[in-house]
Amino acid sequence: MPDLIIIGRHNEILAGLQLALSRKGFGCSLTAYNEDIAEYISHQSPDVVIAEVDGYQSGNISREYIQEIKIRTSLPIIALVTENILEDLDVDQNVDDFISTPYNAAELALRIKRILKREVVPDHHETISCDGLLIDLASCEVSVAGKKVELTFKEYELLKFLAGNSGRVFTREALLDKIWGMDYFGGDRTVDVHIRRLRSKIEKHGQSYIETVRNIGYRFRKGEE
Amino acid sequence: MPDLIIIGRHNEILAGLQLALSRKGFGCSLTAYNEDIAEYISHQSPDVVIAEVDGYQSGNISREYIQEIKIRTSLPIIALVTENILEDLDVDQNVDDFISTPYNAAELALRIKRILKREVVPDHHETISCDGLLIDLASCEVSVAGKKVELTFKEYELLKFLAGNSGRVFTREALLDKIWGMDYFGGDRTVDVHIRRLRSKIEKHGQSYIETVRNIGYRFRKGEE
DNA sequence: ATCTCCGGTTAACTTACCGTTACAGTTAAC
DNA sequence: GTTAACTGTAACGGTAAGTTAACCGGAGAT
Repeated sequence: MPDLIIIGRHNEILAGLQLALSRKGFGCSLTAYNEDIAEYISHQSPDVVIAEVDGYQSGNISREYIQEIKIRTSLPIIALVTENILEDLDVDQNVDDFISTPYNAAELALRIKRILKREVVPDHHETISCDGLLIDLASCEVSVAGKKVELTFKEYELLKFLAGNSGRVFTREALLDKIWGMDYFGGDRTVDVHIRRLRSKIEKHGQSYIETVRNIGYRFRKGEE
Repeated sequence: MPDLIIIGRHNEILAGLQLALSRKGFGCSLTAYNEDIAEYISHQSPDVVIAEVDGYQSGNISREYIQEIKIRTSLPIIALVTENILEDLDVDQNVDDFISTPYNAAELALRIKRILKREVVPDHHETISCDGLLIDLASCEVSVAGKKVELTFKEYELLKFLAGNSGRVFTREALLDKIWGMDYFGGDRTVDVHIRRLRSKIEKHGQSYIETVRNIGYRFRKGEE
């Protein structure tokens, strides 16, 4: 059964969730936010993170922590939110799913199961590799045919996402949402240009990793490890 | 703004949802289950289907209807469920998301937005296949007898639509509406030409997938997976 | 302050897809 | 058998979509 970490403050409610989920067979630990939370989680390496989100006004630190957790661990995150902050949630691309108060353990359990079914990026793996291309998720380094390639942040994020979902086509809009963030507004061509820069760095050897799908978007070629 | 169709029986509650969603700017219609529901939906072509699911015991017809809707339309489906049937939902691949009673319009609106922002294709039901022809909806790739076939965008759209509605005949006009868009005005022969190009790519082996129905239009042959 | 490099925009260039047209082939009607 | 209507095929040109190069503002480093 999957392992979970619940993060938050309202301990009596969260303890209830923890108990209910444990009874359903999940390995389930409970902890509070702190500065080393991302480090702690990546060390525990659970399958899903359940995070209480208090709000998005200033003073609520949970959102920044969640962003840090997402970037560091790439784990699926389910947010626990109160009804009144539902509106703000749609700009947070780091949250994969959510439930709102009053928290229903059966619903949460179901959402955990469903999210694990659809996640593609293997979280526990430290590397993604394909035909000579190697992405080291721990060190954020990329090499082609054993030779290290220097990528910028955006290039790396783009490559990591595409390679982590290889074979799947993504529209430019979807990529803008996923990598630039839902709150980004700008032209589609930005994606093209970044794809080009990325290609020029990793496809020097006649190899083609990223394929253009006309009228739709881009796709990482599905190949052998 | 996106268009929705809400399907179900408890009209006073659903009407409330409809009103709330309309106020938020969604184009939102409400209808009851009936035998032609899949046909009706594919004709309306909304962006998301909201479907009340009464349960999974025998006698509850909604599940079969939902399966039919999914297969016929490939649209994202959000289920409205009562708490007591949450357990049964995790085996239903046709449902992309859900909310449980009491239905909260703000939450539903948020889930609609999020589902539309996800990947190009809904997560499940990722392939259409028939007699050696395989259409991968996630990668937008088509293969015949295991061999990959390169299709253009229009060819792919045409094949996806016909194969997704196999057995049913479409007039050229209907195809122009569905694939080219309602605002397209042009000759019928355009369809013929695209059908020809499509056939020349997928019917190399004496196989015939697309049938001509004289005086009416075209139909994808209904066959075994 | 100056320099460097990343990220986003713009515009020109290139490619291949799409829609049209014309004509040949095929089926149905009388 | 002849004719009319419908469908299949081939070729062509315009154009929309993608690629590429160059530019510019801003953040960070020295």
